[in-house]
Amino acid sequence: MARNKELNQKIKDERREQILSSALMLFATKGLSATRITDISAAAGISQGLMYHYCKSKEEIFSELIKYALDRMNAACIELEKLPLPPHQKIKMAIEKLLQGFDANKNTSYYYLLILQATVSEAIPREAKEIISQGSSLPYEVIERILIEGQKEGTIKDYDARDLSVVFWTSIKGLALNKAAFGGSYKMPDPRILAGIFLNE
Amino acid sequence: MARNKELNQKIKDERREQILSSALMLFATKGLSATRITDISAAAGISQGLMYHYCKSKEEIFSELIKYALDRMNAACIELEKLPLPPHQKIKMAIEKLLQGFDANKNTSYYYLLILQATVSEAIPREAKEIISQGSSLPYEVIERILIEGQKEGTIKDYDARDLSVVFWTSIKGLALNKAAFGGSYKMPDPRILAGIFLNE
DNA sequence: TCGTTGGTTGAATTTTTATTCAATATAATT
DNA sequence: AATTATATTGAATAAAAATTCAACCAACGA
Repeated sequence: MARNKELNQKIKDERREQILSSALMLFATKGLSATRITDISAAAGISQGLMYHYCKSKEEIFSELIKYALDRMNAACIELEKLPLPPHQKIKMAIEKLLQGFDANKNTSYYYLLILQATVSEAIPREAKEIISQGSSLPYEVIERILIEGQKEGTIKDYDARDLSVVFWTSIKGLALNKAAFGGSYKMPDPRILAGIFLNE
Repeated sequence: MARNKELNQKIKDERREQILSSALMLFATKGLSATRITDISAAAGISQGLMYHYCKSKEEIFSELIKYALDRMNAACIELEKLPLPPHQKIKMAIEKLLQGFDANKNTSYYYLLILQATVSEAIPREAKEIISQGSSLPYEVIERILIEGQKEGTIKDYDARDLSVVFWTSIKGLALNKAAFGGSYKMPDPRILAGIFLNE
């Protein structure tokens, strides 16, 4: 026998974590295509050869990051919908939490950039495209449902709910972009500005 | 002598136009790095060798497109500011014109995508970065000034004008992204939704 | 201490992409 | 028709990036 299984597993998990974390930052700031395999290995502090011990290609890493980002986003949306709050409070809280998230953690806006790339670009692996085309509609649907409920109660403005949901997410994504582009020097706007798009009074 | 100068110039202009137009579409949908020189030549219907007769590199084309996009955007903003209209009407009109523009012409959203790439990505040529860092603040400033004027008149909501201007442009850019991603199947939301972010009543 | 397992490296190779260039096509001028 | 300047091509070459692999190292058990 050699090393015990646990240590090996620990090493593997650590390396994979380093690789994914470095790749996230690089994919978000340079794009998938411009990120070289050696960029990732250098950022992760390992040799290029070792990259192939841990993953098939950068495309595989990209797909894994996309899947993770969508899963977290969808889970958060499901949680939001379940909360025992009136619809207009859910919207207010969602906006506040999202903006706080961007300020608190760079990775949050990086994940949004990844999803944006995967949505817009035709130069991403088929697998990532499929993950996106299956898993990216839930957030729109959840917000739309909450808005419709609020409209019934009269607390949400009476525009087409689908339009409102699109404006909700496009505004959020736009802010994520700003955060990723200008980083520390950019502070999020007052969340009440966004809330005012949806709320009556 | 051979061919007359005019015809040669006309051929040159035509080719350059074909190249720029193909490159715009490809850069927007695939990104600068994932777009090969042969992708551009194929889309433009010429051989790869001829590309080098008309441009030094794809980076040069990218920079030229960025410069053109910024110039047009800045010119439109200056025109807007000059219009003999009250501030809140200028905001309303700007939103309507921008959304109509996205629906009317694919290239419009492509140009926004290019500017987005140049702003966010670190994998673009230094020249393009410089063009962007110099020329991309005017739209924010113009909208901010119009909003401040409107606030004095009481027609614009009383949030921080800088924040409002950022929300204005992030929302617009988000919608451009949607248009580029979903193309024909996506219709712009009611412009009054966006106008309501800024206007009192 | 030695042997074994599996992590790790970096140079060698293959593949992809960019770039050059000698040869050819075109059309106006003489 | 011959001349000439320039547009155009595609194969040859160069450069960059991805991928493989033989050799090496580190930790553990015997």
